[in-house]
This record gives sequence, structure tokens and C-alpha cells, in this order.
Amino acid sequence: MELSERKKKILRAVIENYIQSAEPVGSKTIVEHANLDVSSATIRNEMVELETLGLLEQPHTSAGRVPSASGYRLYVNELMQEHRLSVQEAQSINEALRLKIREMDQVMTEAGRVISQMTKYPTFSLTTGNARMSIARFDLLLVEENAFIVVVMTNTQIVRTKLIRLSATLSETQLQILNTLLNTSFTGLTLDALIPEYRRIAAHAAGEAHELIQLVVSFTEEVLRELENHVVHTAGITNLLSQPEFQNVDQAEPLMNFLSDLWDSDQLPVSQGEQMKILIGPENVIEELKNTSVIMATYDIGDHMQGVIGVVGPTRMDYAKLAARLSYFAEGMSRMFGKGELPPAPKSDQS
Amino acid sequence: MELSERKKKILRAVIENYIQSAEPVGSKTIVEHANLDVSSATIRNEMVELETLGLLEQPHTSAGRVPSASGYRLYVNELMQEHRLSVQEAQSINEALRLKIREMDQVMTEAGRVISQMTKYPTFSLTTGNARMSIARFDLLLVEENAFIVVVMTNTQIVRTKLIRLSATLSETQLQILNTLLNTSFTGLTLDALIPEYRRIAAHAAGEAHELIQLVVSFTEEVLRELENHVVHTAGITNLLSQPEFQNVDQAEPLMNFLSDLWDSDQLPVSQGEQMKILIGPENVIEELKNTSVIMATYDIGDHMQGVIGVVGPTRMDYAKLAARLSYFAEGMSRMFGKGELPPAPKSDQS
DNA sequence: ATTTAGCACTCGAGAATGAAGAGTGCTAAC
DNA sequence: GTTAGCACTCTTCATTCTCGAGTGCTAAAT
Repeated sequence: MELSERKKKILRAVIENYIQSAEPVGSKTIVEHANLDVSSATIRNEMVELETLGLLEQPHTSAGRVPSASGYRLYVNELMQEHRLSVQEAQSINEALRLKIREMDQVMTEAGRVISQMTKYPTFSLTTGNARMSIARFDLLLVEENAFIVVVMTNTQIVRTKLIRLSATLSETQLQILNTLLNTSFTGLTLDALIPEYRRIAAHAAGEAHELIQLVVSFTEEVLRELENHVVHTAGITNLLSQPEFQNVDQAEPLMNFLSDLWDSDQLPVSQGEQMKILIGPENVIEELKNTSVIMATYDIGDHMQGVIGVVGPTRMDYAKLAARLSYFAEGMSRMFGKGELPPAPKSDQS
Repeated sequence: MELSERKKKILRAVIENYIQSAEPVGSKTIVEHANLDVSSATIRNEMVELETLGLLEQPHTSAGRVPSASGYRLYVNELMQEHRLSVQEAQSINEALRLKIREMDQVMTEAGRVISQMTKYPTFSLTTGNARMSIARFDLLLVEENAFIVVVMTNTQIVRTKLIRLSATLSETQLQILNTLLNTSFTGLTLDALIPEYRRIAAHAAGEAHELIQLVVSFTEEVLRELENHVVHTAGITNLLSQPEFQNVDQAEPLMNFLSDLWDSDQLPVSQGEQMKILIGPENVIEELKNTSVIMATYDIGDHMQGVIGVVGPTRMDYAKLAARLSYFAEGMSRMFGKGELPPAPKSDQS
């Protein structure tokens, strides 16, 4: 059943008022706010119907109305007007995209901070879908006769290093041989392929080399695993406390703990394919999020990876504004790191 | 003036009770708890005197007594009994010290997490006094004809990398020359000396090399600056919410925000030289911490650096237990990373 | 000179009460 | 279909009251 134009207008007015005030909205407020030329009594009649449709709720008889989860859902799907970013907002996001870019990882972390600061909600960010991440190259650097640095670079040009110390000593030549071996045997391999290949090689290797290879490979495995595990970054968790719905510590604590302990995307209902996903209240599967809404934007990084950035807040969120900010950021990211030539060219401007 | 033995016993009983219960302690409770063979009336008389001495306080007439800041101070200085760690606690800390050790940085971060989890208080950790940190070596690795990786290692064996992209192309030979130049000219330099030396070199360099050197040097500067800036890590901030004194959001919020935004040790009264420092309530200079206590332990890292780890909580904290945990950790760190041969040998066990 | 029992007193926490006000639902008239 | 009017409901806030814990003081006991 399609809602009448007036009902829609009323629903929208209720939601937009409630987003601002965080307090139940009464019929009188609607009359003033939405420019409908009817009396409050008429609004009341309409509101009763909206309530029976499950779009509005009454906290108790004789309080104003509050949007229900499906009310928000309808608003998000149909009623929401696109929000235009202010110049300032766009600039902040641009800064985050440009500044401090050493690795993609950092852009994401930085972006989380900026967006969280802008919105006053906690943000999370992660990469996903990079099951096909592989090793592009190894470099081994001799530091002392019994210590060397491994530099591992992935096909997505993320670089990780580790200092490895040995009980035995090591010559430059030995290290070079090892280096060549690693680069010929292990480059291009994904996490799945890494260990079998290691086993194959190990069978042939002499005792000493064996140990060395093992050390490097296990570090490599660790790196790939870390990157594949979609490490989740969060920012601005304490912002929750400034929201009226979390003035009560009992409400805020479980959610804040949940967010602090986020580390794996398995804990988040990350969307596959959709560019923008909004989960309202009980639509969330995760217990801790059932009283909150989650808005997240997905963007491409190269051909096989995706990034996700999202915010968590009370169901009473300014969906329009948040969606605009997130998608602006996501578009920027897609432009910079998007499909095609992978990786992008993070201009190494000196900061 | 020296306190009578009995007064000391009473003071300690009040404090230890209050640490546990978070509620004002009455004379009757003391009679039961401390085994003094006197009546509650006597205790009351004594408590009046302790109050005039400023060691106890009364929230209001006819409530129990609460320790004052100087009461805690006296307790910490004289009355506190050394706390022995449980085997389990010692093990957790040992794990943190052993596990996941790639760089010292990570040990600290990990330690913060563990201790915060153990104590249910927020922790912070940072390094300090490393003004003499210098560059030990550079390595440049050609990735493509217009991109290379800089690997910078400090004298404390912290490694940082950056991928640098160029508009111009670059040959392996060119890179090697640059590499040699960097290593001969810039190794051993501290932050102060870096830029002057760069200026000196730059004057002589040809146009193209000039730009390259500049890119690497500015990255190096960034690294040194980051490390010298004593970046502060925090963990477990949300733990505050489980403490009764922070059940009220108004109390918790400013402190949590302060802790989240910690990034520079200038904001913390880091002790120089002292191994263990306890700041009780108003002893803190920082406004946000005036209602809290800070306990921190310092340990040596090599010859010129120190690490600090601390916890923040209500003045009602189990100082004995916390101090024990922190100093146990600090001792472990000193043993691993302490003075003398720098850096230590983080055994690169495969995890 | 200390210690103790006894008792009146103080003060906060929490329950009970009541008035004010916001907002509704219903009815009857437009 | 819309509106004015009005009784009704329910929360909020302030006020009041009671209860009990814990004190401080005094006078007696050691």
C-alpha cells in the first residue's frame, strides 16, 4: 500500500524533528514545522494511522511520536533528500585523503578520525575482499652478522618489515642467495599457496637455510594473515557519550566495549557489492548493535580489494548527512585507489 | 608529627576498605575489619583526630570517612604493603613481553593492552628521553623504474619504510649512488643535526639528485620526529565506565576525551629518573586528572631512552597491586631492553 | 587519662505525594 | 474529510516524609 502524500510529509517531519531534538514529536510541532495547512487534530488522526502501519511509535500514551525502525527504513528508502556537503566538510575530507598518505592503511585510519570528528559518532574502517593479496617481492638487508631485516611488499604495495636475529652468523653472500630463492619461489603466491610451496622447498633445502627460510616465511604468513584478516580500525568511540541516548552508562558501556574490541570484520555485517548500506536498529544481526544504526560505504581498491568505512550511532541519526559524507569520501578513495592500474600513485609529497 | 601505631592501623583500614567498597567507611566497619580490641567509639575519637590532620574526610556529617589526597599519600609512602603478584598475573605480563615482539613499539602497545585488561583501568605508554635517537642506516630498494622503497633504521633498531614514487625514472645504479651518499653523510645524525647536514649536502648536489635526497631526508625527519615526539599509546579507555566513580557520564566524558586525544608526552607529567611515580588526585597538574590518580613506572631502553607505562583511575585505586604489576613489567622491560648493549636481542621466534 | 556505653542529632537516600504541562483520543459540529 | 473542544493519561519535577547509618558528645567505667 502506498502512503498518501500527506502521510509521507508527516512522517518525514516527525523523523527530521526527532533527529534534531532527540525527543518525541507532537502533533503541534508538526503543524508548525511542516507547512501543511491543517490543524493539529488532523495530524493526530494521520499519526494514529501511521502508528497502526508500524511507522511511528508512542513511548507512552500522551507523549509525542517517535519513528520506528521501519519508519526510518521507509525514510531512508524513499523520503530522504540528498544532502549537500558544505565546502568545509568537503575540504576536511579532501585533506584526509591527501594528507599523511604513506600507505593506504593510514589514509583509512586518518579518514576514520576525520569523519568521526565531523560527525561526532564512532567510525570503523577496514579493507575486505583481499583474499587474492599476494607477495610481490622480498628484500633482505644485513644489519649485523647475526641480524637482518626482511622487507616484504605485497601486490597492493603495502610494505612490512621485521628485524630477525639469529644465533648463527650470516654472510652477505648467503643472504643474497636466500633473497634470490625467496623471490623466485614465493613471489606471486597468496596466503593459501604460501605454506604448501614452503613445504615443497623445505624438503630440498639444507639444514641451515631451512631455518632461515622458515623464519622469513612465517613472518610473511603473519603479514598476509594480518592484511587478510581485515583488521578493523575504530576512532572516536568516546563521542558516543555526547549523544543523549547514551547518557546512561549502562547503555553506553556494552556498545563501547564492543567497538573497542572490534578487530575482525566477521563481527561486522560488511556489505558485498553494495556501495552504501544502512542498517537500522534491529536490522543489525549483532546483539550489541540492535539499538543502533550503522551506515557504511564501500569503495574499490584495485581490482580485488574493497575498503569499508562506516559510522555507528543511535537510530536517530542524520542519515542523509552521514550518507553524503561517507559516500563523498568513498568516491574520493575510489578515484585514488580504484579499479584499474593497481596500485595508485600516492604522490610522495614531503609533509 | 608521627602518627600513633593505632592511628596508622585505622587509616590503613579505612583506605583498604574504601578501595574495595567505594563507599565511606564507618567506625563499626573498622572494628570488624582491623583487629583492634577497642570499641567503635574509640575509633570514632581517633578518626576525628585523623580528620583534623587532614588525612580523612567526611562527605557530610554522619557519613563514614573517606581518605583525603594526603591520606592516600601517606598510605602510599609509608603504610602500603608490598603486593605479591599471583602466578597468573606474572604469566600474563610475561606473555606480553614475549609475544608478538617485532619492535619495541609493539611490546609497549601490547603491554598496555594486557595491563589495562588486568587492572580494568586505562593505560598509557610512551617512550621518552630519546632525544639522542639517530639514524643507523638507510636502504633503498628499487620497485619499478619510477618508484622505490626507503628503509630507515634508527640506532634503537626501529625500522620504518616508505614507498616513494617519482615523476622521473631511476636506474639501479643511480639508486645505489644515492644509497651510498645517504649512508655516508647522514648516518649517526640526530634530528638536530639532520637538517643542517642536508643543507650542506644540498648545496653541492646536482638538480635531480637534489630532489631525491630531499624526499628521503624529509621522510627521515618525519620518522625521527615521530619517535622523538614520544607518541603516546593508550588502551582500555572504556574500562573507566565500569568504575563506580564514573557511572555519571558527566564525570567520565571529559576524562575519556582527554585520554583519547593524548598524543604527546608533554601532556603527561612524565617522571625523569624515578622508577615509580604516583600522583594522587590534586597532585596532578593537569586539570582533567585532578580527580584521578596516575601510577606510572619508568624503565630504561638502551642508554639514552626510557619507556613509561602507567594507569589512570579514580583516587580510590589499589595502589599496592597496581604498583606491583607495573614494576614487574618495567623490570622485565629493563631486563630485555635495558642499559648496555643496545639494542637487545628480541629472539625472533616464529609466532 | 583512656576507653566505653548510651543517646540525641544530622544528613542523605529513597518512597510517597501532588501539581503542572504536554499530548493524546474521542466526539460532535462544520 | 476536517476541526474545535475537552476529558484523560502519563511524565516530570519539586516537595515532603521516613528510615537508617553514622556521627559527636557526655558521663560513667577502667
